[in-house]
Amino acid sequence: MKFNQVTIKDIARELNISPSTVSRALKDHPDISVDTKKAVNALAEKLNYQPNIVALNLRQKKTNTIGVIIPEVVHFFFSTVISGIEDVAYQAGYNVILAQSNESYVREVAHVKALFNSRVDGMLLSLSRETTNFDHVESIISKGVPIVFYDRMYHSPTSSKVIVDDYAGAKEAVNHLIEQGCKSIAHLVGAPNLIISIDRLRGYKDALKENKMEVREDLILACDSGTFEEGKSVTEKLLASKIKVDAIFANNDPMAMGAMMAIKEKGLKIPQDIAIVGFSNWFFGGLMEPSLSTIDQPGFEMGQEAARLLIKQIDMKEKDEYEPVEEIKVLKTRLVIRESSLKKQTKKK
Amino acid sequence: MKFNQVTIKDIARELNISPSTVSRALKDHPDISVDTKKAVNALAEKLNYQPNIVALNLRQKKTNTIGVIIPEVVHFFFSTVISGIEDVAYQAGYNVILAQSNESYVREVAHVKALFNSRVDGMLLSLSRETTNFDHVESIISKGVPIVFYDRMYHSPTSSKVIVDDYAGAKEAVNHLIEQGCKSIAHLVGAPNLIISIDRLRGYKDALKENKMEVREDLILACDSGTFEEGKSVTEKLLASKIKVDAIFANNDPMAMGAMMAIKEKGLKIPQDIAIVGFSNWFFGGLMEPSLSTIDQPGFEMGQEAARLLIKQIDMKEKDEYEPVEEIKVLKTRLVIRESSLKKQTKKK
DNA sequence: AACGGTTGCGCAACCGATTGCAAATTTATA
DNA sequence: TATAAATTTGCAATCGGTTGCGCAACCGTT
Repeated sequence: MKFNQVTIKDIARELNISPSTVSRALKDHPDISVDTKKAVNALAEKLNYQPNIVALNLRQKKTNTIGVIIPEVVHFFFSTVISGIEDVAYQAGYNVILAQSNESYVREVAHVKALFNSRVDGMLLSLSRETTNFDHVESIISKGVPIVFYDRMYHSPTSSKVIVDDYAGAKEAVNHLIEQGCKSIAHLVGAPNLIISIDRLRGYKDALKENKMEVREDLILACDSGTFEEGKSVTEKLLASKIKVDAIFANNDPMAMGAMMAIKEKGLKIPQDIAIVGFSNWFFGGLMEPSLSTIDQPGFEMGQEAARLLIKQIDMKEKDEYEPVEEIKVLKTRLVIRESSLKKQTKKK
Repeated sequence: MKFNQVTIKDIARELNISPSTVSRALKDHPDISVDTKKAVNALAEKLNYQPNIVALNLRQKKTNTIGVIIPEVVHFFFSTVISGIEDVAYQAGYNVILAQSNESYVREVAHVKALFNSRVDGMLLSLSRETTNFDHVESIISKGVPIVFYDRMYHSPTSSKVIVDDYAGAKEAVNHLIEQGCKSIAHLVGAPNLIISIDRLRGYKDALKENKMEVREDLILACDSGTFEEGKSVTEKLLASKIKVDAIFANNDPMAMGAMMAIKEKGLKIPQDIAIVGFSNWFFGGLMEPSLSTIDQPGFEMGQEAARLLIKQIDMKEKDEYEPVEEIKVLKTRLVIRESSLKKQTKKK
């Protein structure tokens, strides 16, 4: 079975005019007579002509497509970001090609190359937790492809990023726990390569220091994968040890939830025995029992901002005004106090 | 700043040979001498030549891209499906363009058209809950674009679909509640246009009938949006009424969670007073208190199967063997019994 | 010397559009 | 009526590749 699309040539042949005339008529070029335009538009309508975008892409050296590399789609925060990207991109007439690194460096590199070869006009990138070498990124930056990092970046002087103030967010979380009277606050650190983990850890430490509390290495617990399961198992080990804790600040909500599970199974009370604050504000945190206090990260806005920034750079490139430079947009976090950290006040509302 | 990509012509010019020779040399064509091949490959390597895929797409009338229309990205089940699609697509060398309908018919139509114009090789489609007219789909089917529906489809004789056995799943859920001794089982119906909602409702009714229980209209509660909030508010109304219920089977997990919230806030016990079963097996159902019984839907596999089926059809089309026909793949569901429905047995494990 | 076969490469068309420039046609002006 | 100007339209190149076909150069054979 053959399905052939109507082209500009078909219209030209039918009307006995040249393809160039058809092309101009369709774009309402002033050179073309009203009669010809009418005839062309009528026939185009009748045949349901649709321009071949691939041909345009080739001619204009522009695909109106942005590539998005995401560590994990099945992840509340990241899917929210995608939604924000999609929102802005489609309104601006861009397609979104999605590529999942699955937190693998190798896949990330392969995807970046593939997207480059597909001639995307720009890329939105969030690094995998394995990534410590950035040659693949530098390579496409040097080729003039605009790139905007979102959430997970590295300190490159020639690329833009949209991030959240992880340091301030972490500090606020820990300050809140201190205000609630917690004395031994543990921290479940996230994947060690990620700047977000490092910044949150820094915020944790500084909050303690500023409150003249000791930063104890035995309360800083490595969780390389940052998953629910790991949060749970690490907390179990902590509770089985002789280390005393009355609060846990987790690098993200899934780990915080894992910690909650471990604590509940141990028969301890949240927040009375151990208070908990997570990071990211996953929707389900609010449904847990007790509900999980957390730091809200505006994922949708992050996606929107990143897409806007990228499209702005793509536009500049079209006008030959683009230079790869650093432009950083820092979004604010917000402490969401729920039951899991509320020791002092009785439940309000 | 100018960034020009190396083309086959650049290589040809440098070596004083023709572009066709370069092209053939790069693909190891037997007509080309070993010396020429060596020279070409060496220079291509040196200049880091990357073929322009857009040019290939035009020539070969194939984009190696599939379009995916998804009702909502920020949705555990759907994001899982995306992940499955992505997995298969990339291994087969296809890009995935993602378009979100946001449950809007208008957006769905616009996206289908846009994807068609982008000349995607095929589409994976899950209908918005508003969609009751299918002309936009029929139109592209008639133009020979392979389409595979996943999860949410309509009964079209010329398109393939990958679905879950919603009817059997619902029946199993309700049978389970009946076994647990529930006598008045309410059903929170999903978006009424969706076949999945209709099939689950049918399964609910048939399970009752087969157990010689009455199907009561006052226990069948419409929830048009199928969200957490709606599940909660509808359940609140139910509990405020004089209707007696001892179980709720919800069309999906978010609604079931909403129902749980309403029940807990009312001070009733789950499952003792009211047992609950959801549908979809969202990850967080297992973390709730009590943990939520549900029907597991294999989202990742659904995405994989849909992508495989689509790619198979695209391959057939390349060989001119494609005809739009119906091919249905039905995936099995699985009852996941957790605490929210376990009235009889004491908690095992 | 004439012929047939092989090897290696280039010309030109093609995919479906856009666009600078020239040309053809009509209209206006001297 | 001749010429200039304005109006329409088409040719051909271009984007970056692929590919059918032809052609030259060289080989060995008779």
